[in-house]
Amino acid sequence: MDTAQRSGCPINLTLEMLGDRWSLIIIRDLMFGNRRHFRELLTQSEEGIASNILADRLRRLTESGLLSRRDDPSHKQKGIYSLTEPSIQLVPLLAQMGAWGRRHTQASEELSIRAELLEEGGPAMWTAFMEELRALHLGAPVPERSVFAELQAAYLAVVAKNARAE
Amino acid sequence: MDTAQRSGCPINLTLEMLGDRWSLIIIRDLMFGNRRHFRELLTQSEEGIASNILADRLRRLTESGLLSRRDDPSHKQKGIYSLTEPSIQLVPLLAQMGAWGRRHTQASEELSIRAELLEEGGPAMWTAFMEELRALHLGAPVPERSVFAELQAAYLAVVAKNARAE
DNA sequence: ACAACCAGTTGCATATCGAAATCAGTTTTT
DNA sequence: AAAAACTGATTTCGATATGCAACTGGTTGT
Repeated sequence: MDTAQRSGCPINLTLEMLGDRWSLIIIRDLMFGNRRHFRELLTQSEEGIASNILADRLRRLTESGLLSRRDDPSHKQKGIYSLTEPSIQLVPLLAQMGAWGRRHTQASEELSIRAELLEEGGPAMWTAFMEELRALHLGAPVPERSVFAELQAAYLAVVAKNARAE
Repeated sequence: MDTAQRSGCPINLTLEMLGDRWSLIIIRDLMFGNRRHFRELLTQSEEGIASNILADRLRRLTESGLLSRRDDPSHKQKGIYSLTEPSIQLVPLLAQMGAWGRRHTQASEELSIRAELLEEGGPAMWTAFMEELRALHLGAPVPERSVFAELQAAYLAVVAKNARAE
C-alpha cells in the first residue's frame, strides 16, 4: 500500500490515502470538534471507533503527513494531535461531502446544520475556516472571524430548539 | 450496514455509502471515462479492479440509488450502467478530490490535467458538466457546451506532448 | 497509598476484500 | 454446425480489516 500505487490518478491516490470508513471521521472530529487527544477522539464521537482502529489510523495518518503529534506538556502520556497543512486543505472536500450527504442521505437536522452553513458560506467561509485551523493547529496568527464559533453556535441553537420542541 | 447507521452526520453517512477504495473509482470511470458496460469498467481502468469486486460494487451502488442499470438491446447479457441524479451531483466532490490529490499526492501529469481544468473552471464548469452528464445518462436535452470534450481534448494534448518529449 | 485517568496493545472471532479460476449463456467467426 | 470469443457475473480461498474486550505500563490527583 505504501509503494505500490494502483495508478497516478489524483482521485485514486486520494482514495488510497483516505478511502476507508474511519480516516475522514477522525479528521472531521479534529477539524470540527476540536478533539485533540486520543481519549477525546475515542469517546466523544458518535460513531464509536474502536481503540485499536483509532490507534492504527492515527499512526497511518501521521505517517502520511495528514496529522502531526506532539507531547502534551501537562501530561507526560498525552499526545496532542494536530491537523497539518494538507489536512487543513481538506476543508473544501469535507464541505462538499457534507453538502452531498445532507441532500442524499437521511442526515439528522442537528448534525446537518454545520454542513448547511458551510455550503451557504461557500469558498469565502472555507478559506476563513482554514485560516482559523492554521491558528488552532499550526500556531498561525488568530484571525478575526471564527467560523468554528459560528458553526458551534448554530449547532447549539438547533439542539436547543429541538430540545424545546420535544 | 443497511439499517444500522453509525450516526446521522452527513459526512459519516456519505462515508458509509462511498467510503471504500472502489466505489468512487467506478463512478469516476462512468463519469469521466464514459464507461457504461461491465467489461469496459473491468478492463479499461488503470487500477485493475477484480471482477467480483466490480460486480459487488455495481450491485451496491445500484441498490443505493447511485447507479441504474438497463439492458443493452444489442446484446441480451449486456447491461448499460448509468449515473443517476445523486451520483451526478458528486461532480463537485470529485472535483475537490482531484484538486486535493493533485496538490498533495504524486499524481501523474497526464491524469492530473482533468483535475486541473475542473479546478480552474470552478462551479460554472461543474454545473455545465452536470448538465452534460444528465444528457448522457438521463436523457436530458444535450447542452451546447461539452465539458467532457474539453477534458478529453486537454488529456489527449498532454499525452501527445509527453509522447513527443520522450 | 490509592483510585482514576491516559494512550495505547494484545488476543481472538468475525466480516470483508481481493486475485485467479471458473461458469453458463450469447454472439461472432469459421 | 462447430468452435472461438465475449458477456456479466460467481466460486474458491487466502489475506486483510474490523470489532470487542481485556489488559499493559505508566501518570495524575487526592
